[in-house]
Amino acid sequence: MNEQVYVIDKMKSFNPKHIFDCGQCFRWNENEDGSYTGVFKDNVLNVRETDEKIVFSGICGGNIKDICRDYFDLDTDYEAIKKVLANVDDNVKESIKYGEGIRILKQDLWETIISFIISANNNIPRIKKIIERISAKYGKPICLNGNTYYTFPTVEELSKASVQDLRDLGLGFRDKRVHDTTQLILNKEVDLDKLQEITDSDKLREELNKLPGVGDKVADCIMLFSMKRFDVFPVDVWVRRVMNELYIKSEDEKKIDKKQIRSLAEKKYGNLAGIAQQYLFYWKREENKTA
DNA sequence: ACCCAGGGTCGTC
DNA sequence: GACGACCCTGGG
Repeated sequence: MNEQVYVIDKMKSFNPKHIFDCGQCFRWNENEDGSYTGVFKDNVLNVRETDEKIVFSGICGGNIKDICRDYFDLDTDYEAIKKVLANVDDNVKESIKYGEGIRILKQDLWETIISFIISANNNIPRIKKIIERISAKYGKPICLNGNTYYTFPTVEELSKASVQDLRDLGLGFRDKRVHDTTQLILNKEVDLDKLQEITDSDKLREELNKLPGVGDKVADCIMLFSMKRFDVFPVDVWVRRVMNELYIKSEDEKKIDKKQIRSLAEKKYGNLAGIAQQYLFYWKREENKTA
């Protein structure tokens, strides 16, 4: 395989930092020159901005243009989406100003399932390290610019890992969940191809809940980040925090019912709740970093 | 040294 | 439905 290049014009709704740093993905890292490199499926890609262009380059398992348009969801009009959401209220408007270049990626379903099982009661730096170790041990190597990258393992590849193997990679109590989920998918007790056909989000969430380690929050992340279900609204500690600050104003944020937050989001943001969630999450988290 | 929190889920009461 | 426990790591 040789290196391919794809170039598009710069646009407001494409900012690499916003896209890769808003918590939806774990395998993109910034380079010294400010560009980002990441691995997804059998692709290793570099994304860099010039004065007027966005340049994608790397090793791809197929045509780089098709792969980028699909993965970065380049045919969805984010300016139109932002216009609708900004009209909801000033809070959302402010959060959009902060992360105007966010796009929701269309990531691999299998990788997203395992990644977000690992995310449970965990922090992002550690999640990223664990996923890298899994890939280095069970994935396949790909070289780009003198560096070796590893694909995220397929179901078959990861099914070779025992619970103890996973524990040794630092997964902690999530080892058994990842192992058992892998087996369920391998045996097609949960058929990933058929999941895509379920149009109703609540039904789809129920089906995902059959996988060990996949509760409501993880299921919502899977649907949003790999299946373009923009109507779901994953509620984690940060989103709970920001929704309480902006709207609910409860003394004890932990006591708020998750269903209350979700129905509030549905009422305010409708079928774009998931995208609103990303603006709010990014806003709150970045603010927290600099504080 | 100790405590707390991190993109939650699961088993038990 | 509510409560704790849970493996591990980094930061106060």
